[in-house]
Amino acid sequence: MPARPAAKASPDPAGLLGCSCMWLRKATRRLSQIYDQHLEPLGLTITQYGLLARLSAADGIGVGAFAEQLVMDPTTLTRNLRPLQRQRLVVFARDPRDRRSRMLHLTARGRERLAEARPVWAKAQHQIEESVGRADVAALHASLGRLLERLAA
Amino acid sequence: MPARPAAKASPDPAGLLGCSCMWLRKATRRLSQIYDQHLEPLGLTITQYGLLARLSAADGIGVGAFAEQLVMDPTTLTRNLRPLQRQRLVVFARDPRDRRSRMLHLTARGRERLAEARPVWAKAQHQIEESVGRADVAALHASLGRLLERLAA
DNA sequence: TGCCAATACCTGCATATACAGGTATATAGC
DNA sequence: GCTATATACCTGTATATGCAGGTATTGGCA
Repeated sequence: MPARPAAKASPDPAGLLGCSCMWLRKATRRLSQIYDQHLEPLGLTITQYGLLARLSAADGIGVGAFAEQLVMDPTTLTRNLRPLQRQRLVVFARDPRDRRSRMLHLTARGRERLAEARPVWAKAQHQIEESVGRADVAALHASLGRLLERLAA
Repeated sequence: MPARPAAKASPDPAGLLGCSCMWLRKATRRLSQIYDQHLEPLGLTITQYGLLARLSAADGIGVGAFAEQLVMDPTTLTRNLRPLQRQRLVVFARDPRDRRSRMLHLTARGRERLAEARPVWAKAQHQIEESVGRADVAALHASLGRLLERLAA
C-alpha cells in the first residue's frame, strides 16, 4: 500500500502522485526547514553548512570542479558562496598557474564556524532519524545515490 | 554496499554522506533540470506544471489551503503563481463569503496548456523510470511519502 | 609569432524558497 | 455596536537555482 500524505478523495487525476520531482521538492522543502531552524542561531543555512563542510575536505578546489561535485550549476555555486564570503568564512584566491581559475579556501574563521555548527547539524540529523527511522533514512540515501549515478549528466 | 557517487578517497570527514538534506537537494537539482528541459518548449517549469496539475484537481481553493497541501510557505506559493497569472493560465477571484480569501482557478487557457504539457511531463517521467528503474522510483516515492508523514509540521 | 578555439569564471535575468512584518477582513466578547 | 484578536493574504528582503551571454586567460596550430 503506497503512502499518501495529503490527498483526500481524488484518484490523482493529474498523475502527480507519480511525479518524482514533486516528491523530491516537497521533501526538500520540509527537510530544509528543519535543518535551517537548527542552524539559524549560527547564521548559516543548511546549504551554507554543506558548502563549508565539503570545502573543508577539498581546500583549494576551483569553482567549476566544486560545482560538478555538487551537481550544481557553477553560477549557482558562485552566488551561494557570496554570503559565506561576506562573513569571511571562505576566500577566493587566484591560481598563479592559471589566472582564470579561483581557488576556494576556508578561513580560520570558517573552520571555527564549521566546528561550532557540526554538532548542531548532527542534532538535526539525529532528530530526523528518530522521526523517520534510521533504516528508512539509510535506504533513502542509497536510493538517491543510485538515482544520481544513473542520471549522471 | 552503499552507493557513493562522486567521493574519491576521503572517508567523509564532514559527515555529509549522512546528510539527508544534501542528498535531497542534489537529487532535486538533477531531476528539476531533466523535467525543465522537457517542458521548456511549453514555457513551463516543473514547478509550474505541478501547480497547474494540482489546481486542476482543486479548483477554487484558497492560497493558504493550497500551500498547506504543497508543504510550501504561502508567500512562496503566491509568488510561484505569478508567472502563471501573467500567462493568464490561472486567475485569483475574491471569495464573496470571505473577502480576505482568494479563490484560485484555472482558466480555459490554463486547461489547454496543461493538456499540452501532460504528455511531455509523462515523457520525462518515463525517461527517468527507464534510467533509474521503475521499482526503484516507486520505492523512492513511498520512502519520501513516509518521510513527509512522519515529519508533518 | 599570431590568431582562434576552448576554458574558467562572471553578470543579467528569471524563477523558487521562506521569514518578518504589514493590511484588510472576519469573528468573539463585552 | 465596539473592540480585541485571529485569519488570509501581501510586500520587503535574503538566499537558492539555472540559462544566456559576456570577459579574461590559456593552449593549439598555422
